[in-house]
Amino acid sequence: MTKPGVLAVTGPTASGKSALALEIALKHGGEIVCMDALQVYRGMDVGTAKPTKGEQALVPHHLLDVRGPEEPFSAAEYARLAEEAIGGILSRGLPPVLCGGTGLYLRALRGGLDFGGTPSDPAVRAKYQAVAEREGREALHALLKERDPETARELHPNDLRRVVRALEVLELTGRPFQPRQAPRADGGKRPMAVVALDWPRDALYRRIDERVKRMLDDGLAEEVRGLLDCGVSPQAQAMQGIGYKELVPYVQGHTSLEDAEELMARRTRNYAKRQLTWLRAEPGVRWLPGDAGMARLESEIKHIMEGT
RNA sequence: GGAUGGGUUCCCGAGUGGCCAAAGGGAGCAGACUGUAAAUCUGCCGUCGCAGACUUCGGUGGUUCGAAUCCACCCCCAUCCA
Repeated sequence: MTKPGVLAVTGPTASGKSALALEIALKHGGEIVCMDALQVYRGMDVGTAKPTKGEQALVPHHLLDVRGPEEPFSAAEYARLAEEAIGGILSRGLPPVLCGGTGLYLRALRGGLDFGGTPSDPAVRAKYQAVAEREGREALHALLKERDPETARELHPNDLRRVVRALEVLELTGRPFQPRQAPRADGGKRPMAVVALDWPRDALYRRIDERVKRMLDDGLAEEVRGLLDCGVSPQAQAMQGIGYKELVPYVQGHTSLEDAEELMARRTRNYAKRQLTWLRAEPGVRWLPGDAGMARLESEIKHIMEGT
């Protein structure tokens, strides 16, 4: 018997990833590694559809609640922590089940994105950000064009975030950003089977609307209020998550609950679409109807989970 | 019954004689994406299509070389008066 392999369960929001991953992990004695940019935050539970305490008691979940809601987090940190968690699980002879819809994190794990070669410094970032505010995005893009025409050509002047990042990396390393060609130093790609859940678009959108309603019923507004009361800034990175940023104005009394709900549902649908776009471009993804359940995968999952 | 303000492309909403298939926003669809990724950004978006043609701006009829824009009547909506 060889060692167990790694399985990743992904798909757009509200596609049923968590339930499937839980079922699989339960059945095969695996542990779940969450692949989600917001579930890493403590105190953000209902809005992130975080697995409940009960579910966490059933199967160990990693990468949940590893940051305070005020703290920044990044794909690079995620990759480090997740890699560590996966290694730990494997070393215990158990199958890790990755679960989440954050495409960049998935790619970081399997593709081995080399974040190490592209360091980061908030101060430098802020500096360029300020330039854009003072002189406009065009001006900042022009600056990049001067220093790194190659990268500038690939970035739209409006894509402020990436233009800033390119300038940042350039200043920190003295080398052009060249995001697309930076294979991981240790060369390690983590082989894994990737399963993505899919639904007809209208069904998915219906599920999203229902999910939003459920979150509100489950006290999302109270959760947001609690975070604000604890002094979490609406500006915090964690508060940019869907559901949170839409509810802040409601909690502060600037908008109605109905409007907030509608906006939140809409943004969630938009997000699901982006996730789908990302996943389509991801190589080697096995698409599965969202309501197929585990039966469809039984044999291959067994193969992956238990080795042969 | 009277007064006033309105009816514009899926929605909101600009347009008040030619430069209008009709600003802008939203939705929708497609795409990008290497340390904020639930973020950030791009494209398409009446129909057919290469140029170009065709059908749209509540309805009908008129004025005009030419109307979403002006006139008449009608229908509907909102508010106010009765």
